[in-house]
Amino acid sequence: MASPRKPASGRVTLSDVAARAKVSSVTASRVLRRPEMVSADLRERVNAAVRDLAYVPNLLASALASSRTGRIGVIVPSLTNGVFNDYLRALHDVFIPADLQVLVINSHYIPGREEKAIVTMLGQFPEAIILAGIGQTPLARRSLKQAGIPVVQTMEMTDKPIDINIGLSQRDAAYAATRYLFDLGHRCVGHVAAPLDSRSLTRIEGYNQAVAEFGATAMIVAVEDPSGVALGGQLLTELLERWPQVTAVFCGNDNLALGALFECQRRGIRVPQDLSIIGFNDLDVSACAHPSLSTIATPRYDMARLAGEMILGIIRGNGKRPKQRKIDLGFRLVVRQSSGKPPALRRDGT
Amino acid sequence: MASPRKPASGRVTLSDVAARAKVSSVTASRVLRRPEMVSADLRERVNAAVRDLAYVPNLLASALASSRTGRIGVIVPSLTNGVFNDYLRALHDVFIPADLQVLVINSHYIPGREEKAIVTMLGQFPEAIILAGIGQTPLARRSLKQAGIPVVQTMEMTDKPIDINIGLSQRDAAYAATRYLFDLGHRCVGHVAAPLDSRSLTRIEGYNQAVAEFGATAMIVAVEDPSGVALGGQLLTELLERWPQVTAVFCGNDNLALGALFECQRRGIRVPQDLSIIGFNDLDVSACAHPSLSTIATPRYDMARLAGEMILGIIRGNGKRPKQRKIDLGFRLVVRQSSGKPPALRRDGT
DNA sequence: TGTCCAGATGACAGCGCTGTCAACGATGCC
DNA sequence: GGCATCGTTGACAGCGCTGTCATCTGGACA
Repeated sequence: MASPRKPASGRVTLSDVAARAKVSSVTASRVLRRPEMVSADLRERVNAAVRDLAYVPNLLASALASSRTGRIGVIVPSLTNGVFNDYLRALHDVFIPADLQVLVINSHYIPGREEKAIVTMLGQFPEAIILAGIGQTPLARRSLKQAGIPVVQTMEMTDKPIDINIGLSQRDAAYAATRYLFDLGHRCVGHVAAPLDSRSLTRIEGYNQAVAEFGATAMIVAVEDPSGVALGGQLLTELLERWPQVTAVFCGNDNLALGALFECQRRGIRVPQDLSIIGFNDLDVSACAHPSLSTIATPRYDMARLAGEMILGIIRGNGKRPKQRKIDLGFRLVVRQSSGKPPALRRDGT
Repeated sequence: MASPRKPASGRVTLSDVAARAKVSSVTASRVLRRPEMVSADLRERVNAAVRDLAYVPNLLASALASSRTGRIGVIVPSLTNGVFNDYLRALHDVFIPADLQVLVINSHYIPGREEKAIVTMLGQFPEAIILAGIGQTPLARRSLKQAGIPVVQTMEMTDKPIDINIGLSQRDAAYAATRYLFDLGHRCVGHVAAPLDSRSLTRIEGYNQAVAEFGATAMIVAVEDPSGVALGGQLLTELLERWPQVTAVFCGNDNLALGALFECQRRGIRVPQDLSIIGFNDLDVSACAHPSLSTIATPRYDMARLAGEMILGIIRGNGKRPKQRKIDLGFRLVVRQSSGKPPALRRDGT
């Protein structure tokens, strides 16, 4: 006969299993978590009860009692950017084999949304948090520090990391891209950027630095809107309207660059003969576009993998942080077909 | 003076907040959940304490106590497909204002991975689950039914929905795309597809149906690999090697179509004069490519929004399901520049 | 002035599970 | 045969929060 007790939630609980197996609920719990501690006899009885009742453990209760959730929190500003493709793949590659669940929240590049996302995430008690960027609000920083879990800031470098910082200098990378165009002989180098998140702004700084060094004029079109291929075309149009003398464009990301390329094709502007284009990130599509897009390759996969491995090390090592808490993974200038000398320096008339 | 009690987890709890605000923890809880029940005076004191202590609510405990997790589980086969961009955006648009958290798991188009994802998701006690596709395993179907929560299958239509089904006929849409090409006068219409998930296979059926109707030969290149722009170029190359007579290609998705377009540009094949291309989904990029890509527009945003709204209705309505449990949202043929008559039927020699 | 009521607040008891430690019997040793 | 020891098992007490009910306050009303 079933126990007269009415289960509050209607769901099968561990004590239902224990009752059916005629053991204590502690023993039932142990069969599920550390079966080697229980005798074969009881183990089999409990397992049978689990099967009979189709018991599903309540992870909420388990996490609350053990204060171990087995979750890694990841907050990214976009899921569809392409950049975060490799990034999330790397995190899965590291954490899934380690039996940790990856929880992703998308902050949509909306200022303030990240703070909310961080609070929500912390409420889930993840065992570590991985963030894109370094522009967290003071309150978010404090909450993160207070949580006492490993926190990794990625994608950018900062002098005051919350905990651990693995990234690259967006400023240096943008400087390198812009300088490369000047070195080719261009004197009127434009820049298009969107959205205006912290990384984008830092890239603008890098662009400005190169422009200043070459005594040139900054020609920037930047909007808050989320980036996209269509936007790339619009921004290029605007750039050419304001500064028709432009012979090269540094696009804040590869999607914008692709959109700019399409716009050129539409207008009969030859790339790179009439206009050089360089993107940023080196997405899949950049290599196979026609002409293929020059760009800055960023180590997204390695960055995320390293972040994951460091977190694993900390969790396994009882919370001890590594000495090296700030790692710059650098970037790589990838020269393809979309960039070349400015028209004035071409001899072959192409 | 801090209380002598050592918090077990080291984390700020609701009772810490309550102590600081000199109220009971119940009142503190109410300030956060139903502030209108608390006087303005106490409310302000509690809010101040929350700020001062950077309190982060423990959602685990909250969910355990209230048996409401406030979570909606979403399982998608890809985050980077572009298709799921609008899809997830719609879900966020619906659920975030309703104060429900959207939990996304990516099954990576890997067979069997979805089942695992479903089980993991159910262990989190979501209040509803939204799935992409209808190809769930028998075990997954059983677990989903047992959970007793709203389950919405999207993207495809099925005769035996687990619970609710909102989608479109992939078969009809693929048939329409292929038939459109035949109607233009093409007789050798190829098809490239990847990866070979359930939707892709259904689209192949639709393609085959149109091919059979026109008494033509099926010319298909399909691979298991995840879709991508680069892959589109490879598949087109393979298609043209095996069937050089092809004058039109139906690509299983817009990324493949874009890759095919680039490959044509690389080889000097004029689109659409020498080869017509039609894609599937109508991603952002398709409209601004040059030439712009003809495609099938799928109602991804509306589909997800409707799914979300129905779930909200069910949750709010005490679990009562609507009468209409199967909704076909249809599709739209979008004709742009990448498709036209076959070379043989062109008079202007273009 | 006394009574009643409504709103505001607090005390208490769990939600389902796990960490801890005590209790138990069986074994091995002297 | 008595004692220490080990491997098993169970009782208990929370984890941090919320539902429920009891309590309290200040006014409105008679």
